[in-house]
Amino acid sequence: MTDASTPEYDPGDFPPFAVTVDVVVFTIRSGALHVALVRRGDEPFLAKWALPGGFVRPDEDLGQAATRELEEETGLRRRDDWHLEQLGSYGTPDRDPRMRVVTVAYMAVCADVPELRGGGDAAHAELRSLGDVEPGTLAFDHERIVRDAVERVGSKLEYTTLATGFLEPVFTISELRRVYEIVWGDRLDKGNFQRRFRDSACFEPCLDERRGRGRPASLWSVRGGNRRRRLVVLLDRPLARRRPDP
Amino acid sequence: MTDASTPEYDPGDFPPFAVTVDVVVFTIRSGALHVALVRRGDEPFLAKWALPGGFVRPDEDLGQAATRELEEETGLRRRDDWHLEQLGSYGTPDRDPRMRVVTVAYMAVCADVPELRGGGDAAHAELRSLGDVEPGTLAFDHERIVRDAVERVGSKLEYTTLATGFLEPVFTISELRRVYEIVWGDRLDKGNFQRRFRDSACFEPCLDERRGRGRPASLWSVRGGNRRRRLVVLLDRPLARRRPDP
DNA sequence: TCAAAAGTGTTGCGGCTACACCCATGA
DNA sequence: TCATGGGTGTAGCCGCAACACTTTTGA
Repeated sequence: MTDASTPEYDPGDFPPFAVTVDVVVFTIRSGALHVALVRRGDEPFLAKWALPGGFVRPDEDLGQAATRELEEETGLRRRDDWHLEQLGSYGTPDRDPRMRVVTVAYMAVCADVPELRGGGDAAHAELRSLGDVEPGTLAFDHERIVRDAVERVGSKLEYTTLATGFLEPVFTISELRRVYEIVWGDRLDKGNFQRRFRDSACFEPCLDERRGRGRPASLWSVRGGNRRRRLVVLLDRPLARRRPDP
Repeated sequence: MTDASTPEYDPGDFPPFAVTVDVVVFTIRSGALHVALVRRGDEPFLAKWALPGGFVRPDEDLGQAATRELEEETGLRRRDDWHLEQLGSYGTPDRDPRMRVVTVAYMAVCADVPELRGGGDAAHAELRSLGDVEPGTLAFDHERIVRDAVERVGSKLEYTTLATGFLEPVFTISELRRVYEIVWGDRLDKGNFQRRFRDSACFEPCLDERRGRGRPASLWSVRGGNRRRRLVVLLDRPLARRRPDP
C-alpha cells in the first residue's frame, strides 16, 4: 500500500525518488551469448559501458519505458516477438552517486540483429560477448544486474520455451540445442535432445525443411505461436541443467 | 543506467516518483494459508484491506524498508529466520489515483505468530485466510500482487526448502508435508514424501523426537541452518507439483 | 564416395508412484 | 488392545543417459 502510515497525506510529503528502467538485452552471435551495452557520454562513469535505460516518464508504464529506452538507445525495433520480462528492482541508496535512484531491471531475449544503431543520446551502442566484459568495467551496479539476468535466462531455459526467443520463429531442433549449449556452457546429447523436443507438446513441425551441408532438417515452431508473436510457455517436461556435483 | 539520455543532467530534471514497498506476509494457521493485511485509515480505499507497506525512506535500502514497514504495521518482529524476497515492481501510471507511485513488492514467509498488533499508523492489522479474501476487496492493485505472491510461493516449494519457513527451525517430516499440501491444495503420498526428504542432502535429523498421539516423530532441520537463521536453499532434487492435465 | 549433419534404436539404470505393510506410542 | 500417526518395503512403470547406428544430403 502507499500511505497507511501517513494519515495526514500531502503530495509533497513523500521523499522524491528517480525511477529508471535498465534492460539486459541478450542475443546469440557467432556462437556466444552477447549483451547490448551503451557507452556513457556523461559523468559519472563517463565512457564506461552501461545497460541501455533511462528515466521512466510520468505517464508511461514500466514495461513501455523499457521498450522505449531500448529502441532509443540501441535502435532495436519494437517487434512483437521479443521476449521482455521484469527482472527485479535495485535501489541501494548509494548506487548512483548523485541522487537516490531506484531502477527496475528488465531482461530481453531476441534473435540476432544485423547492427546496433548507437542512437538516442547514448554515445555508442554495441553488442558485446559476455566473456569479453571484464569484471569491474560496468557503470553503477550493472554488473550485478547482468549477473542476475544471466542466471535468470539460464534457469528459464530449464522449464520454458524461452530458448526459442534467440531464434527465428521457425527453427530446427539442432539450432535450439545450440542455444542451450551456448547459454549453459555445456554439451547436450544430440539424440536425447532431439527426442525430448520432438515429443514435447509445446512444439509443432512445419511442413518445411532447411537444407545445408548434411541431411535436411525439419523446421519447428512453438505451438500456438506464429511469425509475429512467438510464445514463451512452460515446457511440459522440464530439462534440468547438469550441475557440477560437489 | 540512469541518465545516458540526459547529457545536460540536472538534479531537478527527472520526473519525481514516490517509491513504496509492500509486503505479502504468508503464514499457515489452522490448516490454511494466511496473509497479513491492514485496514486502511485514509482515502483512497478508506477502510479497505491492503498490504502492509509504505514509503521508502531516503537513506534506506529497499529490503530494509520492507522489514521496517512490516514491523511498524503488524508488530511482526524482525527475526533472523524470516524469509524475505523481492517479488517484483508494480508501476502502472494509474495504480494510485493521487500520484505516480511505483511499489516494490516483497514476499515474506514466517512461522505462525500468536497475534498481530495493528501497530504504527495502520488502523488494524490481521491475518486473513486466503480463501476468505473476496475478489475485488483489496486496495490498489494489491489483489494482483497477492496472486503473484501465491504463485511464487507455490512454485518455490518445488525446488527450494522454502516450506520450512512456515515451520519452527526444527520440524517433523509430516509437518513439512502438511505445508506442501496446504499451499498446493493437494494430497501427497505419506511414504514417498517421507523418503524423499529423509534422503535429501538438504536436511539433517536432530537426535530428538516429538511425541504425540501415535509413534514419536523424529525431528529434522535444514542442513547448515540453526534456530536463529534457517536456510532456504535449492533442493537437491526438485519435487514437481501435480498439474491438472488438460 | 566421402564427410557432415539429421535423426532413430536400444539397453540399462534409477527414480518415482501406488499401495501394502510394520512400528511405537497414548489412551 | 485399539486407534493413531510415523515410518518402511516393494513391484512395476517410465524416463532418461549413453552410445551405436541409420538416413539423407552437398561436395
